[in-house]
Amino acid sequence: MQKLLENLNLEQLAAVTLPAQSALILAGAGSGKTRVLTTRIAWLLKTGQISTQGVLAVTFTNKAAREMTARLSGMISANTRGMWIGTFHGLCNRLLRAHYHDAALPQSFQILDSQDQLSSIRRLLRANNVDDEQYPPRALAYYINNAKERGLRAVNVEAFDEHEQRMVELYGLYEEQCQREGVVDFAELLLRSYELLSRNVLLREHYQARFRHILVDEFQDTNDLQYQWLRLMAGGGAVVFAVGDDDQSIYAFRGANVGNMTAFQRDFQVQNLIRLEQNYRSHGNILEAANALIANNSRRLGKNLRTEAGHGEPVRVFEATSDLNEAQYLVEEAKSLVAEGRLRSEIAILYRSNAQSRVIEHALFSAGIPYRVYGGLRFFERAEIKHAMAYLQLMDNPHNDSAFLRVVNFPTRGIGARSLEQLQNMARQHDVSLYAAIPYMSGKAGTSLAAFVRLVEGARFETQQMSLPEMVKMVIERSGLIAHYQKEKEGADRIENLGELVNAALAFLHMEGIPQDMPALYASQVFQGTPILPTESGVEVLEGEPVVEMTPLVAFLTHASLEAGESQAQEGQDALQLMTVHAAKGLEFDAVFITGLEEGLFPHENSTQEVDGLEEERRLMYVAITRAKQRLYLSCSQTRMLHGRTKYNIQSRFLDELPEGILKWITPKKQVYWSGSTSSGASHAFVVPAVAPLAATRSTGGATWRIGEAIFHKKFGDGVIVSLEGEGAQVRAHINFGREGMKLLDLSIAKLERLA
DNA sequence: GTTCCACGCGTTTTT
DNA sequence: CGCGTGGAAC
Repeated sequence: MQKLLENLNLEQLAAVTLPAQSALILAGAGSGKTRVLTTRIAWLLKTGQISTQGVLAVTFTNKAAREMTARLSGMISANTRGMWIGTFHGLCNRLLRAHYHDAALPQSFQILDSQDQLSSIRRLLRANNVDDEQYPPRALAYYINNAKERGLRAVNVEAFDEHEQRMVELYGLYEEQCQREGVVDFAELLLRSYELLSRNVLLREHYQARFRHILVDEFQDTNDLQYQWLRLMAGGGAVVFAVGDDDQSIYAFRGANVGNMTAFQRDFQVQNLIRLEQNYRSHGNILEAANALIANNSRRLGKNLRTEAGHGEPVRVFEATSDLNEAQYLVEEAKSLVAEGRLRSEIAILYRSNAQSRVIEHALFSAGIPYRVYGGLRFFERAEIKHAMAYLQLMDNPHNDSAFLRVVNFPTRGIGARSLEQLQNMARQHDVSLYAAIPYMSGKAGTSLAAFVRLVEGARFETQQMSLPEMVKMVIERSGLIAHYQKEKEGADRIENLGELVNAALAFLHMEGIPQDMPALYASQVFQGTPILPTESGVEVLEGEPVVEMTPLVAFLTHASLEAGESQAQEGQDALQLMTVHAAKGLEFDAVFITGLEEGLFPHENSTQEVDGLEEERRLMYVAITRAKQRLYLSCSQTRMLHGRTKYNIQSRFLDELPEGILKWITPKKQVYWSGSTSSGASHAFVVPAVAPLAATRSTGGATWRIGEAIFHKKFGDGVIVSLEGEGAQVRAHINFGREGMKLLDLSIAKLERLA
């Protein structure tokens, strides 16, 4: 016990050893959040306050769940497998698998990822002759997910106009389609298990009695449905230990509701609020920057990070003349950091949006510096992998219409759109799956479809005794996928990925502790993440919880949907880390570059229109800053190519919000030409590029304008002329309108007033 | 059924 | 500017 608790600071110790009452832990960046969470569980177990069966720990990412499990096994001797540790979606999946019957789902229901959901919706719209201009699939998906996250079924949604009424109808049809096909989307996992527990008293009471301690990571990211799910699960008087940081809430745009933190304090009568403010990650100047920045946000729960690490180096600020120039600076700086002996993997280049990475990648590539870009397509999201997985889905259940449609003509086998249209009519007519409707088909379409049936049945027969990796190998060959990509010019990577899928299957068995030679179609008592047969004394099943029988194949399919896998990138090599700020959350690096610190980009222009959008952007910047351990670089650029146009941006307000004393300007700090305040009261400064053009003048319509001159425009307000171009009637000026941004105005049209 | 070009669109995205 | 989608032509 002594060993378990040693080296915890007082705040952490207090959190770990809190009495059995619900608590909220405000854990600042780098304050040892995961450590507190895992030590808390270990402490509860070691003090005998709970058995492994009584623990429910929820995270948002698989990675976090894995890390928690791994750390916990290092702390306790008991098997972590008895505990329910996982993501919201993973745990809900587990509930639904165990109680599929009560949840009105087929035993081997399949999970749609966002891509699958979208194609499912597209198919629905086509089948119902809906104009997808008027009802874009993406918008409908958003609408449906949003409704589900508010706990609303189609029958419960209130439509405010005709258009929405139609959306609701389509939502209803989508529900029917999913139910018919035995598939659930991500939001459905949550909602369905919520409904399962709220309707089924016995089940609810069973789980409420079982889980006496519920621990939640990244609580600020919970959405409304997840919060209600927690309330339901904890309804029997469980102790909820919620860890989160309102300052790091950056997923409001996806439905995360920081308000859940205050709601939690109210609903659970939280007496214990502990702040973890001791930071073990960053040097003082970096923390000071973070603290000063976030202080500009209102409605915070309040928190100030401190460190014992000393001030460290100043925060370096660089103003580039162009995005290219910015990228070159990054390259040079990164080079010298590596020359100093730093690992490339300890250097991160962060940006607000993915579009910014291209210039940087190009510069790094030219300089021959290894780098790795995070984000983009992940392994199980790749088209060739999706195709292979669809064939595997058909091995489990050929009546899966979406899997069927995905590969019935891929590789092409002469089954075109009109054949499928006929088939769909036939299926509707006989109320059966597409696969089952094939025997009703005649003519040429019937022949080629029958050939497909023979392919599927043949593969199913042959793979009957095969292990999962053998089955995967067999399917990617027999389906013709390999041959197809061999014919393609750029198919080599895809073939390589398909080969990688065989390895992924092998690795999966290993991870789950499933014997490598167990037939893929053998219904074993394994459960994803947690076999229910871990002890020597035999199968360990709590009363009221059925043994989940699942084939290795279905377990693998589930795994692929719930965990998209790492992004494909060259492994093994020490490489610079490139990612969006969102993707960097939870990570840390010796040196961090935050790029593109310009108004319109970071904060992003779209965010300023959303309620509290600016505050979310600021939290995003806060997250970015607090990733850095020793060295932090901030950069912005005067010009930037965006969508094929050159944009003239002004420096981000976030730069202004940092204390001057901790900054070191690599380029001269901008000269402030004029400052004042807008009608809204926000004070700001007008600035011109550090490399100020000469006091050039241009005349038009009898007036002469000078660079640097302060002017007033009826629509944009006060501004400063930054550059002038053209002659006579063609004179145009770049004018910095402060918060309104940089505008290019034609001076023969725009009416400017001269300010004294 | 396949291929090619024109057009449009371009924040972030744990599951 | 560069990509992915979708329509029209081979």
